[in-house]
Amino acid sequence: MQSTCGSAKAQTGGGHGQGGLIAVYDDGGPLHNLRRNARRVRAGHVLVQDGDEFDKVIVVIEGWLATSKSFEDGEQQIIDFILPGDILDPATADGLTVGVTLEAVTDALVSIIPASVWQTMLKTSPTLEDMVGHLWAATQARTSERLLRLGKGTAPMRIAFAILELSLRLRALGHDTDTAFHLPLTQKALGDYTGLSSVHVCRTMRRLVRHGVIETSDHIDIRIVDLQTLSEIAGIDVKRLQQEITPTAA
Amino acid sequence: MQSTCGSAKAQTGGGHGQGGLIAVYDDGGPLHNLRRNARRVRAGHVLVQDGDEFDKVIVVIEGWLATSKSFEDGEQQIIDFILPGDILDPATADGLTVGVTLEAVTDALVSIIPASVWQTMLKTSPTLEDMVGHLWAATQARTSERLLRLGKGTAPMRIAFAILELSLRLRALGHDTDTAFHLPLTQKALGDYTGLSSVHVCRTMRRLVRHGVIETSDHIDIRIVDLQTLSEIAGIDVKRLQQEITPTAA
DNA sequence: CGATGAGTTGACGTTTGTCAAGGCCGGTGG
DNA sequence: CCACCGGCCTTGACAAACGTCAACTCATCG
Repeated sequence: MQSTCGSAKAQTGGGHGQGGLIAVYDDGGPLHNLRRNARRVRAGHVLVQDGDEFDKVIVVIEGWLATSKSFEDGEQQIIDFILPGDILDPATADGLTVGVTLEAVTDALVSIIPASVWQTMLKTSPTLEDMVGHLWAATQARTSERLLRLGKGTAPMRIAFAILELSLRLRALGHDTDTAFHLPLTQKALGDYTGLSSVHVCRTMRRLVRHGVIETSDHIDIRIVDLQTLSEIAGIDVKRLQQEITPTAA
Repeated sequence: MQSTCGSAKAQTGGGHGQGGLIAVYDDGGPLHNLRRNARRVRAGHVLVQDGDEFDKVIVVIEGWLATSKSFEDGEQQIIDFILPGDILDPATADGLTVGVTLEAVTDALVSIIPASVWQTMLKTSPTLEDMVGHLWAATQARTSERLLRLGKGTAPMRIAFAILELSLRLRALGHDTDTAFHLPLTQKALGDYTGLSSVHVCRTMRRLVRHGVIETSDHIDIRIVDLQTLSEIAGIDVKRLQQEITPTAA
């Protein structure tokens, strides 16, 4: 699937002024000239492989990226989705190599900034430093919630949480409506994100549909029908999650 | 268990000059006067609860802390262990509340720094900024490896990895020998860290012992007998893991 | 010496993964 | 236009991994 249509829906939308950090790109903020140096990548393209030498920082302008790690046998875990407005420094502690594979989930527009340049930008722009701090806190909070659910949560809980998390992140970008949105993901990808097999993702989502919690069309366009129940299954209060993971523009 | 003896073993050891960031505390670095303002906490003490308002940064000088999250039913996941030399900013994206519970695993010595003071320290000390960057990269790398194993790894793999990860972190602090070390953890806590029940942690560790991969005494003093096999079970090359997660002093 | 808490082990149930088969849909080439 | 193909979703049957419950041991501590 991954139709260009869906991607476009998820990618564009600057100018909503809805509060997403992406707005900074177009408002004369420290990243305002990012689009000029940006590079277009197509869905499926691998930007960096786990273990590669690489000392650059990635800023996503349009589209979805994903970081992942995998075992030799091919089992793969998606570490995080990197959405428009997100900034990724994939370096490990050695400062030379990266610890994740970075791949474009949809067609995307990214800016690739050498580490030295990035350092300079940071030290000359307190605004940018604040942005990075907020993004980092948001990432930490999201990762903690996800670790909890990967370690101790059931399949319905993991799926429900992923839906809520992604819907909140998309909404913060000013896309989609409150309850309906498009995920440019296969069920396999959703399983790689939640630590489940694609078969079990399917079963679990069908059950959520049968119970009237969500509705789906085209298999992966999701509409939240019963937000209250969904957040109970996910084990989180939606407002609280929003505070935790939505970077309030500084 | 958690004997004071064991705690002491894990806590002290400054002055080895082995390269751990903890050395900076005693070498006139930007944190050299940290001990003066430090606060002593006892094992089991909860410093902050998930959801609390709190805008301070924690620097660990001696002892182990742990960040965790839990569900209403009491199921708990340890997000990370915070060891001497580590710096923790538990804030979420809203900048006001924290997203994890922070608890002392052993008796510990910590410095609690108001966010505003911390910001000033950062902006006036490039050295400190570099340290934080390296620590952050190390944390990211460790978390990614752990997400992979929580999502797609078997119980033996999670346990083997936890043993390797913690042994490397301890070794970087200059404690313990290459292969033998003490973990101030119950099997329940190891389970909360690896996403397993305490019963299954026990079974899995006994199997590792029977197969001659590790040896244990006092149930939780661990000696690695067959490092090669252990790292194969964990699904990682030890040298690579060390590069990823050991912050090379800047 | 009883009480408590942690580790150990076995029996059993539940959740989830694996395998296999079928349906749907879009693309491709005759 | 149509036949074919490959991906993806869906569903059922079965197997494996892991959690739960319960009983026992052992060490520690009052």
